Amino acid sequence: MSTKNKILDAADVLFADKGFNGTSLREITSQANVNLAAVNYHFGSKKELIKAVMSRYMDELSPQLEAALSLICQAEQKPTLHEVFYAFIDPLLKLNEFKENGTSTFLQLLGRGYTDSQGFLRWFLTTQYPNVFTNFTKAVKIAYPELTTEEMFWRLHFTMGTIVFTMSSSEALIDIAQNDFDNKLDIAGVIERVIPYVAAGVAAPITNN
Amino acid sequence: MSTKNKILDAADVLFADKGFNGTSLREITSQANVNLAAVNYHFGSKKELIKAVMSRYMDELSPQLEAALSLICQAEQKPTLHEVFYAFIDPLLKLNEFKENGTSTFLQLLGRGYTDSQGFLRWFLTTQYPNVFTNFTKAVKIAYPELTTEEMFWRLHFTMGTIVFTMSSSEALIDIAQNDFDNKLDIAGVIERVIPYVAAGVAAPITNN
DNA sequence: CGCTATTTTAAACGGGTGTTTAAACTAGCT
DNA sequence: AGCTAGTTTAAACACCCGTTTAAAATAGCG
Repeated sequence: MSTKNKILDAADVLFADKGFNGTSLREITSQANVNLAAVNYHFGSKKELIKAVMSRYMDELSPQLEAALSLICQAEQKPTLHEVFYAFIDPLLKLNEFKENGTSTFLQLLGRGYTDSQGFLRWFLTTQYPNVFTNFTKAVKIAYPELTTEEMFWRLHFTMGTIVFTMSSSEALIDIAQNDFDNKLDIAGVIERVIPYVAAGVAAPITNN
Repeated sequence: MSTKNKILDAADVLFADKGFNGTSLREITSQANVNLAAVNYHFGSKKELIKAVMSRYMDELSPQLEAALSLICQAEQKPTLHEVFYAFIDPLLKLNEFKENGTSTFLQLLGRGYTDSQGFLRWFLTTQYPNVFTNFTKAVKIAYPELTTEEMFWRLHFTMGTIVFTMSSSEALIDIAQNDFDNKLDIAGVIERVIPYVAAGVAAPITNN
């Protein structure tokens, strides 16, 4: 395997686990069994490495998400919110074929990126992969037209928060759940449980206080 | 004002803004206009300072939350989920009287604590302030008895995630919202919007796939 | 093979980190 | 005033960080 890929593989596990700030290049390179300087040689800087780690997932995910969402939008039947959210599941779970534990690692990384590093990753994603966001809001708009744009803005960010936050601590939660309820559970099971929750949240009746 | 309080005041603003790992003791002490060594003299270590910052809020909040929740549980009328969640609002907003911007700062800190530092803050909160959690689940159990304990476990953690994550990035979101919808908004406004969302999520119908 | 271009390596750089030290200062009290 | 206990201070400590350097190793190719 190439040095570049060894670095990427080590980096995304460590980044997902301990955050971007919390992971040093020395941890990454020693985990990957490569020289410390290799990161700066192949990627230029730590920031560029972070982008590369995210891009590897996004380049795989983004076309599939766009396809799934545009399929929903073009169907003759108006989609339900459930359908819109379920459109995410297959592309997300396919990340597991692309890379071991790809789904949960990616979602954890997303969570890290939201809070670490003063939101530079959010800027990176929204500017480099804008179609995912616009297609998603378009689909929701069709499924629930009564929602004002502003109300939707907030509910989508709540949803983003729920997903991303849940996944970034999913390992700990799955551990607790398996202890307390001895119920075999994996990342797909967590997704199955979170979808009804966020769908109901987005579909919540509009209150005018 | 005492050195100890000057440190605490500077620390919680900086911690909320840039995370625990992202804030150095030198930033804190120069912001507070005290000597660097004062932190270790008064608190022992950075970790203990983090605990002290959180405790200042929790000691104020926890009794009020317990009172509000036990009031709900002992009412003759079965409470709705909405009521259970609204029980949080008053105590949370009272943090603003206790300290300027106390509400949003505290919620941001909570968000930081969930993701920073490998979950040591979650351990700290659940072991030092367990009543908040048990009273809350008790109240939800009364309001929505059909929910199995396991289902509730997940939905409460989803809720925790939504709230905490939203608040930890609330400043950025409020900025965006004010630009796009020129709608004056503050932290209380965000809370008003998130409550229907999480209440609907917890109240979501049970699916048996 | 011999040359070139790419990659890997060990070492150092400058700077930031949390923590500790020991001396200086400042109450408070007899 | 003189002593003591509590507090503040500047300096140093040992360590970790991301990045850079220049030499060594490797690969590809005529």
